[in-house]
Order: sequence, then C-alpha cells, then structure tokens
Amino acid sequence: MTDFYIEHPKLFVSVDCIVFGFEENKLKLLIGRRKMDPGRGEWSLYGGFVGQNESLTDAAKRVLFNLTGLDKIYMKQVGAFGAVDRDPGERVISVAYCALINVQDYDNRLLEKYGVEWVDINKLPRLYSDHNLMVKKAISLLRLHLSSEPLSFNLLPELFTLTQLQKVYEGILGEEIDKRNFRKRVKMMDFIEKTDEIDKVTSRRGAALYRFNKKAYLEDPTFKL
Amino acid sequence: MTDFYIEHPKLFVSVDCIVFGFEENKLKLLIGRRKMDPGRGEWSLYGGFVGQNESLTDAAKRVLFNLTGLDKIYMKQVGAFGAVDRDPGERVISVAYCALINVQDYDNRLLEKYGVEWVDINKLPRLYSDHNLMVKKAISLLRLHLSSEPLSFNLLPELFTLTQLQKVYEGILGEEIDKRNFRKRVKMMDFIEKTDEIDKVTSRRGAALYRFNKKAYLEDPTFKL
DNA sequence: CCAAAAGTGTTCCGTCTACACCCATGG
DNA sequence: CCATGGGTGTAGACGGAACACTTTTGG
Repeated sequence: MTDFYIEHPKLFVSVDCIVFGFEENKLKLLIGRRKMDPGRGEWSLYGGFVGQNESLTDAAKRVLFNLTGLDKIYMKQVGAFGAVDRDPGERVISVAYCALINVQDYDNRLLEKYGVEWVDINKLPRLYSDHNLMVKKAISLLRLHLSSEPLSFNLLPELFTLTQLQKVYEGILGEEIDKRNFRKRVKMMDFIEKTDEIDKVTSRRGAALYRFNKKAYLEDPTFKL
Repeated sequence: MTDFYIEHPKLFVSVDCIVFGFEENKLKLLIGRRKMDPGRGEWSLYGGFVGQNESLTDAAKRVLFNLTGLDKIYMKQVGAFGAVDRDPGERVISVAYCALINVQDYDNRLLEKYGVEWVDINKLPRLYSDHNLMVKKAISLLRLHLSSEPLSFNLLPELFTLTQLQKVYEGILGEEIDKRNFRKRVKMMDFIEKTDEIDKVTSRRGAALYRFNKKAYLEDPTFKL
C-alpha cells in the first residue's frame, strides 16, 4: 500500500468497553483493577488497542469476547475520547463502546481470571483516566434510546418476569415507575409474549414469565415503552 | 515520555466536518471536490489529520476555522468511523464532527478558495469514502436533539423571523409543521424574545424579528420545541 | 387591487398520570 | 395465618393535532 499520508502523525487508538449487567434488581458495571502501568491498581474499564488490520467494532468485539467469553453481544458506540493528556502514559485516542449483557450467560469464573467485579452503577468508584466520563455518556445514551429501542431485553434472560423488566427500566432511568402504567404499556407491545412458564424463585405466588419475540418485533419494528 | 505501549500499532486519525448551514430556507451542507489522492475530484466532506499534541476537539476546531474563518462554532461529535478499508489510501480512523454555522457570518470568498459549495441536504451527491454515512448519522443526531436543545439558533443570524425559525425546524425534521402550533410553542419559551426590529426583506407586510436570549436560557435551561 | 407572507384561537382527541386493593403461596 | 411479591382498572388532567381567516403593504 502506498503511503499517501506519510507526513501525518500516527496515534495509538484503543477501545474501552462499558459492560452493563443486571443483577439483584440493579444495574451494574463490570470493572476491575488495572493490571499494568500507568495507573496500576486503579479501578478501570476493560479495554484494548486497535490493531492495524482490525476495524473499531471488531476490536471492541474482540475485547468483549476476551473479557466475557460471549459473542453476539449488543454493543453501541458511545464516542471517541481524545484529550491530549487523557491517558497518563502516552497519547491515546480511545473509542468507548457500551455493551449490554445477560449476567446469566456470564461465566463467573472469569471474574477472578480478570480481576473484575459487578459494581452497582450508583456506587461507582473513581475510575482511571476519563472512564467516569465515558460511563456517564453511556448512561445518557441508554436513557435516550431506552424508550424507543428494545434495549432492555439484552440485560435479561430469555424468559423474564414483568417485575424484572420494570426493574431494568428503573435501573437505567434512575427513577421508580408505576407498576400498573408500566404493565399497561407492555401489553400494547405484541412482541412481548407471555409464556406458560411460571417463575417461583422470586415470589411465593409465582410470576408469569415473558419472552421478547425478536422475529415478531422485526416484522413491525415499532417500539415505545 | 516513556513508551508504555510501544508494542501496539499506531494509526492515522483524522477528523471530518459536517458543516450545516441554512440558506434560501433550506438546510445545506458545505462540501467540495477532493483536491488530493486518493479520490481526487470526488465530492467530500472537509477534514484533516489529528496532530500528536492536539485533542480531537481542537483538531476539529482547527479544521473548521481553516474552512470557514470562524471560531466559536457550535460543534458536536457524531462518532468514530473505523472500518479497515474505509479510506482507499491508507488505514485511517476518522472522527466525524457536526457543525452548525450561520451563513451570514461566512465569507463567501472562501467558497472559491476551498472549492466548496453549499448543497441542499436533500440533493447530496455520492460522497467520498463513508462520508454519506457520517452525514446520515449527523442528521439523525440533529433530529434527536432538536426538540430538547437550542440548536436551531446556531443556524440563524442574531435576529430572525419566526418563519425562518420554523423553516430550520422543517429542514432538519424533513417535514412540514403547523404554523400556529409552532408559534404557540415558541411563545412559551421566554428566552425567545421579540425585538422592536422589523424585517422587510422577505415580506411586504414585514415580520417581527426575534432573538435568542442565551443568558436567560442558561438561567433556566429548559428547552422544548 | 392583488399577490404574498404575517399573524392569530379554539376544539377535540388521545395519552399520560395518579391512585389502592385483592390474590396466591410458602414457611 | 401472615409476610411477600403478583396482578389488575378507572377517572381526571394535560398536551398535541387539526384547522381558516384577517392583516399589511409593495408593486
């Protein structure tokens, strides 16, 4: 390949992943202690550098797969962060990606392997570099799109109760929702289907389990919840 | 500075600017013919490479200043574009920025100097590389934020008529708006102030000129239009 | 005197919000 | 039998959408 742009500088480019999960009826983030300099020991998002022949999304997928053992994760770009001194070590441009995973699919042995933990988003510590900023932006993005896109199901198992679904909404929005109004709205979405299964774990009475029918949704992708 | 990350590759990073203007009651984009290889002669956004000691936003500001002679332009990041072969010349990560300018402030002599033109966003040609994608995303972003942020005033002169304001909305949303409903909503925003000035250019009768009072807005930054 | 744009209110309908009680079950 | 979470409907308020005519003035 010819060097068309040889006179311009090249920079390190990394991706940082903001991994959301839903556990104990709370919205959580997968973060860990940095294992390298600079910033060794500080709380941090998990990231990695972008390869010469790797697209940004591929890099994000690779990093997410390493961290979680999962592929086909729902993922969305949050934005590029490029302050000159954002990384104390070297000049690095970082592109943040937000990921939503179902913690049931996550292998907990990886927590130890990577030294990461699920931390309540309302109890986040100070993070390395500009990672708090990234998280803040990711949450605004989630909030912005929550009511017009079927995001929430990515955080839940295949079968879920309406209370769980509601808690996901409350976790992301950071406010409580009226149960009756919420269920009324759910009923209008035909692709949120009641199954015959009953969940007896979280309540004595048992709660009906629902499923998000992706195929039905794609036939008429109108979402408002 | 120590080379902490020496083992990782470095990439070219550029910024591309999507410059919106409002002219002849239409939303337009400032684009031109590429003056360099690869892609010489193709329609393209205006961009530039990010320097080693320059933040992403500074790079975008610099490129915008070069192109328009204006600083303090309203600017928002659209996102990072990182497909491996997005640029036919070399591997380049590009961060797109959307800018809103008032064409009255723009020196038309620069059109020739840079070989750029104001093109109706509904009549855009095929653009270089993934620039059409960038534009599309920028427009979605504008639409998304239009009703909750005072974006539109950046496209208008200090003093503007309500019809002009409405045309900006229609241009961005791509649909017509009811005049009476629109004006009713404008009246509720106290920081859109009627002045004593009258515009006699666009109508025989003359239209009242309004002003966006930024200070008043900042005291109570609630926007809904 | 007419063309062209400015300006102005009301009614209706649908959507959102507030709100409280009974049910089923396991321990 | 009681504590715990699951499940259900209605009325009133509010906001958005539809809609047509009068005014002013330059040419």
